[in-house]
Amino acid sequence: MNIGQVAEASGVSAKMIRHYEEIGVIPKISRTLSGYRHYSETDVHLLRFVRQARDLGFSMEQIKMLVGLWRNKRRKSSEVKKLALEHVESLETKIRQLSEMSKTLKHLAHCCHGDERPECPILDSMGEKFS
Amino acid sequence: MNIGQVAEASGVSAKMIRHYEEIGVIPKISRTLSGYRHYSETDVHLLRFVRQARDLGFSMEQIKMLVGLWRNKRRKSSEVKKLALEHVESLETKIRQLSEMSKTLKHLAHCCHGDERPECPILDSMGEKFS
DNA sequence: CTGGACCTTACTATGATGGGAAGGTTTATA
DNA sequence: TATAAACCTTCCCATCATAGTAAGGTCCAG
Repeated sequence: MNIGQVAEASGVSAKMIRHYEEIGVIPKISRTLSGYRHYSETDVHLLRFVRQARDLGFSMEQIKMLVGLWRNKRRKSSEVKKLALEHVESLETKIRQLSEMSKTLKHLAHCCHGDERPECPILDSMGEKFS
Repeated sequence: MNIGQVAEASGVSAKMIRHYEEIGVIPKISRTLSGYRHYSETDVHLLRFVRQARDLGFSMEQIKMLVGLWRNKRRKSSEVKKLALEHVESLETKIRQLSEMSKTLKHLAHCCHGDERPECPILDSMGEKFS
């Protein structure tokens, strides 16, 4: 399979497949005489794995490690679980931060008349606060 | 005041103050004969406003508009409220996405023994799924 | 054999921020 | 007063994951 077909089959763009190869998330693939990358079903499988990990919000660095664990048949599941739970932690931290922002903004917007007049507690709050 | 003092007073790094000036979020500031930027209390106030907006997760493009509204005494509060509510929408969208990731991962991690053995439903799930 | 679809590399950009280098200015101290 | 420290200036590079473009080579069907 050529890169276009693999891209189609795996849901990862050709652009990103080349990039993942370059940064070492996936191994360097074999080439035809003319330099075209040449893929097997196994490679499609790997790329789907990478896409799933990406869809779960893992960073490329983490995905690199996950790929290593995935391909290592002597891995310890505890290592995978550790990575996953660390990521859950950072997701929840991010969620808390965004929720805090949203809550504050909703409160401010609720206090704002939102009409023709210039008076606006949203701007007032952002202008007055300091720390 | 020099840029370092304003940075200290406003909580915005000197690096970012220059950057904000360059991209037009804040106006070009006056210079001394030798080229040093020279700031007043008003500028500190403006930079604090920008920082507050940043802390609420607004993009620079949005902050540029907010600064315009903040300085325009004939603004309509409805415009500010509109910006704020749009941003709340995008925050909540992001929160939903992250929550979905977190939920999925927590479920997978819960199913994983996390011990010395290689069997791991987390990796299995990421490897098997396709779409 | 030619045109179109595909591939290659290399460069550019995004958005917000930080790091560093090379060089000029100001200020405090010896 | 000379000098060193602390500060300022501009310019370039890096991040992270992704996409766009350009210039050029390859493959296949008509």
